Amino acid sequence: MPGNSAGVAAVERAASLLEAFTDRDFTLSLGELARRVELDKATVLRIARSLAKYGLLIRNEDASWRLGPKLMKLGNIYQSTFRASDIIEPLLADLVAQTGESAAVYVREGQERLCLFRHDSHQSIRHSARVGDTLPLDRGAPGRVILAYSERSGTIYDEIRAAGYHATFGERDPQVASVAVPVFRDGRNLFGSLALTGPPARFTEEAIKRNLEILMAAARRLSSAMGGEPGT
Amino acid sequence: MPGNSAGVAAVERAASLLEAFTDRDFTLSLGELARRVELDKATVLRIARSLAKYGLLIRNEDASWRLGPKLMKLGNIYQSTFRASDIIEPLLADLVAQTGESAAVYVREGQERLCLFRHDSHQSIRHSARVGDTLPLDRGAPGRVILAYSERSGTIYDEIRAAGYHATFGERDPQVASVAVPVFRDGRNLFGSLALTGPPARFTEEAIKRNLEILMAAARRLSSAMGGEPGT
DNA sequence: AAAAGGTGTTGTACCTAGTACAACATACTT
DNA sequence: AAGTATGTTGTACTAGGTACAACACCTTTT
Repeated sequence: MPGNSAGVAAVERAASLLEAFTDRDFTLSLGELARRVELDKATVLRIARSLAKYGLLIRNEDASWRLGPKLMKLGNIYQSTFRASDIIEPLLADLVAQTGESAAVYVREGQERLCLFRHDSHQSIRHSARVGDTLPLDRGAPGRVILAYSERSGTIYDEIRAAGYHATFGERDPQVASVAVPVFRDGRNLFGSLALTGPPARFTEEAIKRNLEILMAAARRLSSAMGGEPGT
Repeated sequence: MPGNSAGVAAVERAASLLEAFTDRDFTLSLGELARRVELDKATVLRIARSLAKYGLLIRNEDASWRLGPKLMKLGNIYQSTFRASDIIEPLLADLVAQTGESAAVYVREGQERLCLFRHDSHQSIRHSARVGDTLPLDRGAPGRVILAYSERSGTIYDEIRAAGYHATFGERDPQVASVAVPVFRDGRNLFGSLALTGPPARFTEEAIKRNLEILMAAARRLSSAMGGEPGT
């Protein structure tokens, strides 16, 4: 299993065990788990026991497995890597209060974008993405904004940079429209994108115009708080 | 390393690697990492590479390591185990809006309590606990309430059950006061505790009395939403 | 009621594959 | 230029992880 440079196969097997769980299948039996990762039941059992010992997995009464609380703790520490939660969380709350739409911060993580923070509006029935979710870079306004400011190719991206924002209507998810603007840190380095999302019906040209000013003001505040040049 | 029943040592080593990271030391060099887990540098390197392959660890430009985004995703799935975020999050927001204090939900996880959800008030400068943090069961109102409804021993706990709530003033953390009430699911089974926290100065007898009604109303709503008997 | 399928679990033997050690390549200090 | 950090690769040894088969315990089937 160790791919290019040497790794530890057992560890990778354990990781794939964790990956077997999803929002829908958050509790799996040993057999099902073994089937999904294509390993022997006995092997899975022993790995799972070790994971459980460290709180990464938990066993419920009926002997089936689910992810453990330690993952929440670790995920949280990951978030604190960005040392920005103290600034971002109240800022998102403000944005929601002012615009009535849900607000989120996305950062690039490899060839995807990660929803790092999120604050839902009261009206939001259907979340587009939850904190921790990864979505494509080339679909949806928050992703396209990130691409526009990290790679130079493509006329669409030139236009986004010229405008300083981007809006999409159901591009990634037909039920979601979004407006996004870039956030910078340490000068002119892209940190990620700040976005408002909601049902396309509410995203009229007029509404976007009104909310865009609020969004951009928030982005400027956030950028300068992180040592970035706000950008025009 | 495999403790009582057979496990996989390499997996446990990998888990301890993840545990080496904290809020403060969220980025560690290979050497530092090896020192902390008391393993050879080469061993740590290989394990870390495998973890990185699955997004559980990430390497930054200067070759040091930090926790990976996959942990956020997994932590999120763990949360969804409780299938209650859709109800709880807006409920906490409401509580904060009505009381002006921070609100949180704790559940029991072994011999500790886990902060499962949290919503900070605008006034809160200092968070007492963040989502994913584990705190002692026998310190602080949310913990004591959980104990009162899951174990019967101790006169303090009898009193808490009689009152239906509990308040503490800097018991766990000198700078934090809290009021907590139980939440039930599926009849009369304890789900966890719902709490308001803030600086002791603001938690006057009068303020508690006022906020307690709001808190209990929220707990009743939450309990019945989860199929629990609200309790008087 | 016995048989057939479904769980999870343990023991064992083979041999992979993970580990520790030492050697090496860089990069800063002094 | 010697000294002390860092991360990295190669190698030899054997610890330890794996697959298989056997087992115990359930339900459901016939």
